Amino acid sequence: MSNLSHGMRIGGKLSGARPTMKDVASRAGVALKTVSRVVNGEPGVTPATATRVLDAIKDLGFRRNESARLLRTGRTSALGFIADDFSDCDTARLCREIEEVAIEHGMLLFTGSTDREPEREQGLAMSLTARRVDGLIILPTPGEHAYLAAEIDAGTATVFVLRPPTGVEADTVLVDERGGARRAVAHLIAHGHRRIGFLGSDPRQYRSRQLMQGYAAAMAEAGLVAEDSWTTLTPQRLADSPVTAVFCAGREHTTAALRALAVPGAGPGALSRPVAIVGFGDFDLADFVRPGLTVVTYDPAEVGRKAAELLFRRLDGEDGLDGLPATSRRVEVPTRLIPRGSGEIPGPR
Amino acid sequence: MSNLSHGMRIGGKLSGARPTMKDVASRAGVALKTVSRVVNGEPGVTPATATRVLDAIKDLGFRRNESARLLRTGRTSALGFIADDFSDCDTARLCREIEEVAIEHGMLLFTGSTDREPEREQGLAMSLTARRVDGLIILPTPGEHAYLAAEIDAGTATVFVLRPPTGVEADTVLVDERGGARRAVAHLIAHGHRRIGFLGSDPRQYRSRQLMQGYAAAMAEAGLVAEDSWTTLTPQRLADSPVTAVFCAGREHTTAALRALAVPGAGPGALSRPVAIVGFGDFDLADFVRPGLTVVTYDPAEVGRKAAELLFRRLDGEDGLDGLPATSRRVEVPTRLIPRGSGEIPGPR
DNA sequence: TTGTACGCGTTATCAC
DNA sequence: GTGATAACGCGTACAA
Repeated sequence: MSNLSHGMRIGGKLSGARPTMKDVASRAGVALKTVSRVVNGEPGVTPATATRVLDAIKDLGFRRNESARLLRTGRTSALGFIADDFSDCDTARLCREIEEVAIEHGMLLFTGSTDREPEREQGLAMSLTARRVDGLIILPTPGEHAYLAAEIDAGTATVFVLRPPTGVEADTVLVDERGGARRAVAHLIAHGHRRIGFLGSDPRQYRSRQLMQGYAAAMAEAGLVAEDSWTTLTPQRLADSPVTAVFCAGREHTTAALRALAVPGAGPGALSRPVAIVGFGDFDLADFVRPGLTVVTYDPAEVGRKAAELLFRRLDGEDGLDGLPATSRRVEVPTRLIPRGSGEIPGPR
Repeated sequence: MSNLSHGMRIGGKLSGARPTMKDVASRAGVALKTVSRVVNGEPGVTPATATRVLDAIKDLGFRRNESARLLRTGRTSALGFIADDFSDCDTARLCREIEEVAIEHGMLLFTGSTDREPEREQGLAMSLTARRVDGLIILPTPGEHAYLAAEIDAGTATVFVLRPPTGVEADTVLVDERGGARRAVAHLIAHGHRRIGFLGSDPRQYRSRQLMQGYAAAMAEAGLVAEDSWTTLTPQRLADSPVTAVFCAGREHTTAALRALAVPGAGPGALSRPVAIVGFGDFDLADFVRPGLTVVTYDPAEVGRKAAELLFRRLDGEDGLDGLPATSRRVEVPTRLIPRGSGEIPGPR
């Protein structure tokens, strides 16, 4: 029974029900397959019948049900992107770029936020693979990712970004945070700083660990020994610490440092102590911020594009034979140091 | 023929092929429907057989194909969100909130960027409705939206955000940009400004028009007459214009104004002319920017939540009887003025 | 050139 | 309790 028996007719058109190929076929007085041919632009249809079909399609307002088609063909032409939080501007930029590549390949993009909760990540990943997305790009939570092995094995192309996964082998796009921190701290040292702090140390977070390693490397290369109190800094202790410069492991730490050092009521630019601030992650108006803010950044779009390209390389059958995937690739995206005068010991000018 | 005949066995497990309910059924020695019952937690299955089925599911690594299920049930449990550009931080925040509500309702979210191109919007919207998404949230491009009427009529719950659509009636969530601009300009007037400019006037853009109306209202209320040159300001002309304050219609204009007025090489804080700057849209470190930056903002999350709630209200059958939808609602979200000392005529302190 | 029969993986309707 | 069988909307052999 056609669904055209449902829905109500309003002015000859239908409301509340979608016509199917069957409906189009019966209206045009042809077989299902003929409609299919016309819709898919396949050859072997008389212009006359094609016109009849086209008219029926127009009359009925028929639009092919892509879900049904994709069930049949076995592909969904959809990708999933799972990340901590899409309201983070880097993540948003990354997402945008993935989407761009996806569109180029005729694919749509699902998105989901984990809030860094492994359970949420797993829930999202499972929901997406249950829909048989063709590919998955994941900014992994700190948790375990062995649960994805079966899906990858079953054919879901999977790429991790920004953090390496745990318990599973897969293509990964990382950022050279270590190198960035190393150069940033070396920059501070070159400008005369010796007592350099690290704000935002958190061994549980991958990026923080990488940055800390870069910090440690730069200090060691200069023959400097970091005291414990410098590397376990908090915004509260910053004002009373002996450091003359501080490396901040993220935007939230950079702003916290600025606020901690700001003199209440004195207006922007006035610091209670002359501490040079270098942070990971740039800000929109950073060049108008006082004191000067040197930053280390990377290009999220580059990460997104690289990840999407790795994904499509898998999808386009570059993997090995018979489900034995090619060995997983690991790409690293560079960081950039943007000096903004915080190299020197700052002070009111 | 079951697909288990394909794929290669590795250690008793399968690779490259996904087991179906049929496979589970034959392995557990039960009928298809019984598996379905177990998977869906339906009653009427002996604990013994249930266990057999569950074991088979585990052995095979079976995971229900959601696409197939949704084809059968007629719903996709998916929403679509179409916007200008997801790398915009407001859009990203909005998206996050929509996603949050979607997850609460057990739905997944498709996202797509239009870059303000009507063709891209239409392409995305059509792709999404072709997949029969249950709902669509759209930040409309300047183009025509009559093409969506058929989809809305066919049952796709649709909500527009931030800009009203053209050529179609639907639920819409807007921002009180007009009121925001009005209060901001009144604020400047209250602080003694008389020659107030408007930067970023663009009659083609909805927001710009709204802001301009608010600007005009505030000026009129104070008995001030804006000269043409004040309202057709460009960053280049700003430094040589007679205005003592300028209202910027967006972040890009605010930054442009700052850069236009900055004295090269003089460091942040120094302006070539003492112009008070008020802008639409806040910045992360705005309170550390010199000169002070007063802004008008709104909460993107509020827009997202309201939009999603309107959507689900439709979906949960709050519409009228038999496809006659309830009259479309129009919600307005407030704006907020954050004064940061740019009310007074600024100058080097 | 056009049509028939079947399958994709699931749910729904009925029997048994 | 359990199981054939028919849908859902579409693609694809293969026949006519």
